[in-house]
Amino acid sequence: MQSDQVLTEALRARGQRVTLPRLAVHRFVSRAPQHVTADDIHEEFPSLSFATIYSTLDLFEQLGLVRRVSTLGGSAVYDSRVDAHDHATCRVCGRMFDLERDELPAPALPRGFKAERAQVEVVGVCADCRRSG
Amino acid sequence: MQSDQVLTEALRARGQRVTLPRLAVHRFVSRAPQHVTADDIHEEFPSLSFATIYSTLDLFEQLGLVRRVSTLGGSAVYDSRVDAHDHATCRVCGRMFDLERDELPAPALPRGFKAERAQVEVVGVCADCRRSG
DNA sequence: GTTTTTGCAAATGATTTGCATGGAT
DNA sequence: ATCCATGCAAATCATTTGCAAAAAC
Repeated sequence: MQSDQVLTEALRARGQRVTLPRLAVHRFVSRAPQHVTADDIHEEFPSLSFATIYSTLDLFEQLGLVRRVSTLGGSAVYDSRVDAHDHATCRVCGRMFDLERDELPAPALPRGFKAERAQVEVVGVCADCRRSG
Repeated sequence: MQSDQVLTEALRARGQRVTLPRLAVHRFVSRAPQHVTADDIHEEFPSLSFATIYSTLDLFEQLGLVRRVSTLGGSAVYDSRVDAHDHATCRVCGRMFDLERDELPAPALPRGFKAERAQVEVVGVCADCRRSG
């Protein structure tokens, strides 16, 4: 599997070990559902402890393999898309949609403030929930 | 005090009671430090229980008197500015700066998605922390 | 064989809830 | 007098930590 290669090299480059939990979590986040919580991972691999899941996600974030995205106070959500893009979250069903970013959102920052990351967060109701609600 | 009036009327209009905790919390959030946590309130009024503080802030949010702003996973922050504006948070000292919004950030939303609120969140390092760090 | 990772269980921090009492109308 | 709001304590949820055992190198 190709994603295994990516992970293996990233870990080796930092002298860290390639373990089964790390491979499993990486495959899971690299694949399908783009916005993944610690709980999603635990449902997929019940034998993994939350301690391991969290430390693995934390490590992946440092390696630049996933990005933790804000969720207005719920549980943390990890995104395997690490490029600049934003999110719209449905208030009703909780689904999170990717928003492509045409131009960087660059409001005037305080003098001397060095921006490291920025994200636009939109909350509303998705098409499905408007229909059925 | 003028802010008492605002609160009193908002509560009466919904048949809810004007109480000392509500007046105290409202004065506190209406005044000085613009970004307030439940803990800030508890330090100011140690006799108020957290249960009351949280339910009061929740009520105020429904009344449109405060807005809960995202904090990328920390504790909740309440803002007495309820108009459209954004925030830049310093990763080092945690201070939160208001950003004025010139134009609405309006990335293309999924078809049928009805946006209710949007906010731009910028994380970085403020001028002071760059100097002393 | 040495060092890193893992799992477990307990700890933590933030917030919520149930319920009896106190307070506002 | 009635019903809502408060305080207390316990519960919950998400996440972190300490430490001994297991796995990777």
